[in-house]
Amino acid sequence: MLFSPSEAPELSARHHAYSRKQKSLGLLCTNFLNLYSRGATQVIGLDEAASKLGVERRRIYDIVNVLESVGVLARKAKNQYTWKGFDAIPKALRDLKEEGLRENPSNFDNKNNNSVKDNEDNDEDDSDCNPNTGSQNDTSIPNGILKSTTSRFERRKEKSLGLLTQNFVKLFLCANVDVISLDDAAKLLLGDAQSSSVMRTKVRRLYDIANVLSSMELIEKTHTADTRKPAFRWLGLKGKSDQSMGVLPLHESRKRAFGTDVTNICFKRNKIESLVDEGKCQNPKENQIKADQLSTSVGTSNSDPGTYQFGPFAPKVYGFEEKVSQTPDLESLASTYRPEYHNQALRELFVHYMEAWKSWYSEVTEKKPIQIS
DNA sequence: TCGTCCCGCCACCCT
DNA sequence: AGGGTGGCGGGACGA
Repeated sequence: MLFSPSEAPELSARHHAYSRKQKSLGLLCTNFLNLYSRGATQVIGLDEAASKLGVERRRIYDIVNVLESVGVLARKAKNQYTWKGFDAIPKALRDLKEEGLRENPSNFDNKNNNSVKDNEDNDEDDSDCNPNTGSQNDTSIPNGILKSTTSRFERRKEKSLGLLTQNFVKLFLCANVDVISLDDAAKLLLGDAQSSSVMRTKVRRLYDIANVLSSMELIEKTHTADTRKPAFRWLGLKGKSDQSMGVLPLHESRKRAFGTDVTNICFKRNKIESLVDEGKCQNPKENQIKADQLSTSVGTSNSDPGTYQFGPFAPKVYGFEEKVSQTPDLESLASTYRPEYHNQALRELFVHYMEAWKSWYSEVTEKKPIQIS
């Protein structure tokens, strides 16, 4: 039985411990990547992922659509995705760039090009011509930002989160810009909105995409220098000689707090009573510090321009010496900032990270593994 | 106040 | 017909 919030009084009462930060798409993506970047799982079931992460299936769709767009995942079958890993991102980005340049080489030179028109300006005509019955995986459908299509299916696909993600990435890859304002991105990707409400909806999708890409550190949210308007900065490969494109899913965009629980169950808005141990999901600031420090000391890149290492403990040779020398005492840091998880799954996850970290550290420093009690 | 974005309804599409 | 998928926008949260 379904209730609208207004119809379900028991649902409208704010759960006093609820924090939307704990439920953010970026954090969820971080947890998702942490869960599956361990290498053991090749096939990811959506139900399983939703269950493990303690979220609704719908949220998993948001994430996998974006991740699929940058090559991390590939759809295998209904309800199933194949984990391609972070190594697949560079190739996906190259393909996107080639595709973008091939499709509209000139339009990327001018962000305000008027030829960038909104295909949905005439959306309401509800024309029913040529219903497309092709597969949802039909990648042959042009991804062009500027392509004009008419069928209902194509217009639907045109607005899909996955395609929007690809086009968003193309903006950076093909237009040689580091920072693009939220407004410009929305207009370029989705066309000039006819009304503020339409634009608002469009911007929401950009936030969704940006949160996932931010959690992979492909982009970061920032502001334009002049107007201080919200903007996105491309971090990906650019200016890093491909080497520091590593991602630390362990920590999120600076704004977000490090997830304290691999699941988000305890903060289910409106619907879940206060759990026995509320403390286990609290104190995000403290955890933010921990995660930042951890990530700073771990580093994120790889010296081999041809390969990319992602994930929380990706080997980083680039600038490694400096990093190590700047890090006073990794052993004490690790012990000092060792999170105390109450969640068994998260505890195991953390143990895994510690093992990976010890292994990596000993490898790159040619030391014996660190003894972390 | 306004930027941000969670949440879930429900239309669409596939099997 | 039923279930999977995901567009969409209301409205809550946080700065």
